[in-house]
Amino acid sequence: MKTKGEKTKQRILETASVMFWKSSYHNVRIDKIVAQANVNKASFYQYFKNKEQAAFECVVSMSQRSIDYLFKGSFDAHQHPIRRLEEIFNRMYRVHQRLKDTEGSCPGCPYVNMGNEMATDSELIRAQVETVFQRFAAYHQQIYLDAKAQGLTNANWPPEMIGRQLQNILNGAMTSSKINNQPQDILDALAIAKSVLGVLDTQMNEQH
Amino acid sequence: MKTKGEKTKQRILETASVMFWKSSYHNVRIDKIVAQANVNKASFYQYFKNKEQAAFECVVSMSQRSIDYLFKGSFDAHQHPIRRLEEIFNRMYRVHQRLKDTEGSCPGCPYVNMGNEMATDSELIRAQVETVFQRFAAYHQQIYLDAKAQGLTNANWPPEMIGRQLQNILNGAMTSSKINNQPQDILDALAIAKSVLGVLDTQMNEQH
Amino acid sequence: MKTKGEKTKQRILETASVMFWKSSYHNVRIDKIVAQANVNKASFYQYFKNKEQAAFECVVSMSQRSIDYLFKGSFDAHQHPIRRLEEIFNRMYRVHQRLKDTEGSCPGCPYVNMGNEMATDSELIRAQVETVFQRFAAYHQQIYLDAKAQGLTNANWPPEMIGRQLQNILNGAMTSSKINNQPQDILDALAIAKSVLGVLDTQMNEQH
Amino acid sequence: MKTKGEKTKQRILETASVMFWKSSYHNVRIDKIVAQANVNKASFYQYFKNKEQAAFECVVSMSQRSIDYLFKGSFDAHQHPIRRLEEIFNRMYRVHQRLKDTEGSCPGCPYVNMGNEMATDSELIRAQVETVFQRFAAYHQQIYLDAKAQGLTNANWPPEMIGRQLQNILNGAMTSSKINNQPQDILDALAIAKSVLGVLDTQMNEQH
DNA sequence: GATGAATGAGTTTTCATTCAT
DNA sequence: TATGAATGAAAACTCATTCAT
Repeated sequence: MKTKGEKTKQRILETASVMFWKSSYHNVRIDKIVAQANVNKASFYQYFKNKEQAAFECVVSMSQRSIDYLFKGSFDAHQHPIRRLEEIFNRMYRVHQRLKDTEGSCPGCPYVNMGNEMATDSELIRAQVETVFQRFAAYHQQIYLDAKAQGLTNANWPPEMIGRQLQNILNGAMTSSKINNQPQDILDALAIAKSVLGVLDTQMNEQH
Repeated sequence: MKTKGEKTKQRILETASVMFWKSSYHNVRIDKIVAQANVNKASFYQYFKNKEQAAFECVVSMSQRSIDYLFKGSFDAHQHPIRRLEEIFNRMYRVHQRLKDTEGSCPGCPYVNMGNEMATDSELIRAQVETVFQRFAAYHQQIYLDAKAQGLTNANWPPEMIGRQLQNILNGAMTSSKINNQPQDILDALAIAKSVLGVLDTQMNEQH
Repeated sequence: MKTKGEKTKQRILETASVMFWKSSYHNVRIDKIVAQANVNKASFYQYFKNKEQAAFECVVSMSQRSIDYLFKGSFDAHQHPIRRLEEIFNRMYRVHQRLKDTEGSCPGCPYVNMGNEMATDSELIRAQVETVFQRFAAYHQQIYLDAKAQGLTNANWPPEMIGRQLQNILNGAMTSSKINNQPQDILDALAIAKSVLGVLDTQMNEQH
Repeated sequence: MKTKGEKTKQRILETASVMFWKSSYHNVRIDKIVAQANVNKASFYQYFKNKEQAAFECVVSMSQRSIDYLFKGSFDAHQHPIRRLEEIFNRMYRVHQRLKDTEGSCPGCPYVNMGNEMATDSELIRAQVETVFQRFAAYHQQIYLDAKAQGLTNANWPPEMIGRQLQNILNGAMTSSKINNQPQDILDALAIAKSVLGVLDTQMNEQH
């Protein structure tokens, strides 16, 4: 059971995370965060040393949710490794399609956004985003290893590298969907990811 | 022959472009730009309506340089399409390796940086970055078409799509090198790009 | 026997007194006082109407300790009036020497500090500091009267005035030791004080 | 001839100096300084890095004025060393008497005030105040040396020390006049200073 | 009597932008 | 065309104080 303070902090974190995601670190002012979260500004500073620290904690807490929803969710939904990969991309696609419809813009990936904006100016945030993507990459690596084990591919990548590269493909797709304001880019990248895994789209369809 | 005013504007543009690239739009203050460019602050506003417009023009002018250096440069250097692709990735790698050595950080891709930070807040900049990547993608598309024409691959991608996707792979790699502060990520992505093109690394080596 | 509440109040008072002394009224935040005193912030306001009142009470309670330690202590230690004066200055000197060694800075006189910072802005505090120094001056006056009675001096000051002026000399020395971060200034002032009393240092030594 | 900017900076400095003097460093808000000086707040920060730096420069520029008015002025007004000492104390007295009449409070010595409030928290300011008093002390030392040369005293102090101590007596008096809100304390201290110099008030009167 | 949490009003500092010459 | 100077609005961050349990 959470204390009142923990709930307040949580509320700030969730509010700020979404705001940072949909805009950018610098463009989101603390005034706006606290207004949105219905918290007094001084309370913000009781829970966070400063804006940078708050952003850092946003990355930490958001990433756990992403893992639960995106990766664990996709792994739970499917046994088949390629289905899992599809599920990951599809979930991202659906989120972006919905946000484009409701808000007009594709926000891209929160970690890519934060990392790109802050990496050269905040080592604290850069390192944390790096950590997040390492955790994400582990799921992609597992997909590859499972695909191999099940004879679904004869590709021969170093497992650690292919995990990272699949994540990079997803990241590139998120950036693309943001810059082009076009969710479809995420699905296009899925085909690329499968190809890299050595699994042809036609093969995939046959296995359905 | 340039007028004095044009040279001043050019100097601002070049200075600002580099600063935006190495840090971020919001973190670069106009004070710092004009100090670095040795220009009076009021002069800045003679040439640019505002900061956003300056950033927009940075993207425009920088992108022409990128095309000249990165794509035309690579196409000039090699006939062989895969060599061209390699050259593109290698040039990006070398730039990042040098900057990491001299400045301590990998700055990533200036258009990805600007686009990611600004896309949802400035339609002006989003649209321009989109345009830039379309121009870049055309070069990747050409590489694919050439590879096909020369029988180097039996992949069968929609040409327009593979052009965009190769650019996305490069973008993902640039983001990765920035977030991990590791230029090597760019070279790793090259292997992925080749695989997507349907050209194995081993094949490549034989063809040397 | 003190109640729990009285002990809490006492703890706040002692903590705050030291903090005010070593820094300044304005630079010491209530947050820091209560953290240091291990008291809840709301408790602070149960015992003190506000910060000014707390500072006022610090002056009151501290001054009683100073009288006990500095003046009564010195009078108890010596019969000879000049020895008493020396003891007073020596005690101040030793305190400052120790604090310089342990904390790096000479904090000066807490009443001079508080009075100087607050006199023009808080009549409450100004008047209380005035009162404190009147009580201190009485001890210096007694030293003078005793010295006269014992034929140790042929100076002829209005007793009330010389008491105040000896205190002022001590105050000037404390300020000096703080500003120069040099405890020795206190001992130098002792020679001045003796001279004002009409007691030469050489005479002093003979009387040992 | 001063530039417009230099005049603005000067105006800020003079305004702030007086405000710091009459209240305290912390109690004077930048908002109030700029309002009083009729300057935009951002202009304040064009001329001063921060509040501490502004206070530092206040001490520097004010001290030059003090030397001109208080010490050079007194030396110019009189040949006789004791008359000079009297002039110094008298000038301080008159300033305080006037301020008490017009504003209700004696502000004390600006350097003692600033030094006492800031010495333990700002080495920048502490060191500068120390320097200021060293310059002041030189004038007192000169008075002593002149008095000796003219056979006005047979006191035998180390000249450097007596200079500092006379300044400390003046400082103690200024503090006293502030805390007691009583300008007379300054004149009382003059008698002490003369006694320390080995010049009796009665002697003085005879020499008139 | 104690405490976790909240808050209004500030406080320093910054920033993009414009003015005046 | 250039520039020294100014500025309104807002940004991050703080502080003394109070509420609610």
